[in-house]
Amino acid sequence: MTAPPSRRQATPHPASTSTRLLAWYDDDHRDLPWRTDDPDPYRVWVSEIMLQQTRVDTVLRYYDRFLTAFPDVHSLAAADDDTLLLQWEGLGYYRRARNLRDGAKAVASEWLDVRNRWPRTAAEWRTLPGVGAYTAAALASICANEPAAVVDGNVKRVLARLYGLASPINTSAGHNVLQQRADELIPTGRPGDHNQALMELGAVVCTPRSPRCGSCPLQEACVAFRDSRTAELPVKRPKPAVPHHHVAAAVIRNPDGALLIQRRPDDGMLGGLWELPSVMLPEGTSWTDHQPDTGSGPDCLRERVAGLLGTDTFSIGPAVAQARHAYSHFSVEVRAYPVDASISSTSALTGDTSPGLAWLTVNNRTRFALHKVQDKLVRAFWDDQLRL
DNA sequence: AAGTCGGGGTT
DNA sequence: AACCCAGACTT
Repeated sequence: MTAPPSRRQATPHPASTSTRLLAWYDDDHRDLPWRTDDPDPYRVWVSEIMLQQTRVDTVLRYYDRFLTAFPDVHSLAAADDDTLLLQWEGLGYYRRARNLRDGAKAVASEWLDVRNRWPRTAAEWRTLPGVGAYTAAALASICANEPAAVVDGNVKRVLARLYGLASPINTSAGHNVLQQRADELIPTGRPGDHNQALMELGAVVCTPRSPRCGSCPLQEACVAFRDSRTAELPVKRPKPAVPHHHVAAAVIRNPDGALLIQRRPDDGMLGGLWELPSVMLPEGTSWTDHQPDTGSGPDCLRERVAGLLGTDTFSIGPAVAQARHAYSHFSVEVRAYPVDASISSTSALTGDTSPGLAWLTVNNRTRFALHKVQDKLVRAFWDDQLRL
């Protein structure tokens, strides 16, 4: 059991709070590949972009491999979309990867070549694509000791509890209050370590549920702990329920058994990633609404395949594989329908004549970045085939 | 201010 | 199944 909450203190004092925080950080901080005595802007920048809405443990599975593929800003600037997305496959928010590459081009041409230095201030970092208020403050504080306070999900939770703030943290008003508190707290001495300490405290101690208040260096100053309100804070405005969608995918095979895949448009969701030719069923409809008595699959999928093959002489069989996936703003169920097409119609679909189309095999799978639900679907199809 | 943009770990 | 993560960008 922890000691009963103190009735006396609980008004956070900026200087002592940061001092306690840094002392805790010096003892307990995790050893991470981008944390070095002399931070390298490129390495820290890559880490911060990967860490956006992504846990440290997840980033660790990608970080070293990415730096091996793109060891410096020039090699990243020269990366093409496919090479880049292959390194990012599975990490999500794929726009981040292209923003990072485009930012690398800007750094090489507008900073290193012209000014002979990296961006330093938060305002300078902020001009790069994909670098918002949080990331700019993180980079400036870590790489150049600028006292710029970061406000991310961890910091919001820690400060909302520390100060007992009731304004919803996922609103602009709530965010502004938290940014103000964070600005008060940031020290001039070690702003980068202070920022990282606050975030690490949120990730390791001041967790969303069951916070480890007994191990918290800020326990004495924490309003939420004093008032036993850690479970009620932070306050969040509830998000609307997410809709469920249905997607039909075509299994089109060439004489070798390879699967026809298509690259998604660069703009929009999952831009630049590969998938079986797929169509989303109209809003509010499900499989049974699109299964004519023949069992020939959704009609909208027929149209897509007809456009792809340039013919109407094919048949679609009952679904042979299925996969589900949950996104932040909707969930989806995908079914794969086999297309029985003639050799002449599929053989016209070579990668050379049709950019954006390719043939996927078990052997060349690692050459294409598939998004997750399609990865699940293709695996399910291949696994099922293997059993026959 | 609200919507779009991924995927996975935790509870 | 719900929640949330070292957020940014568009509308």
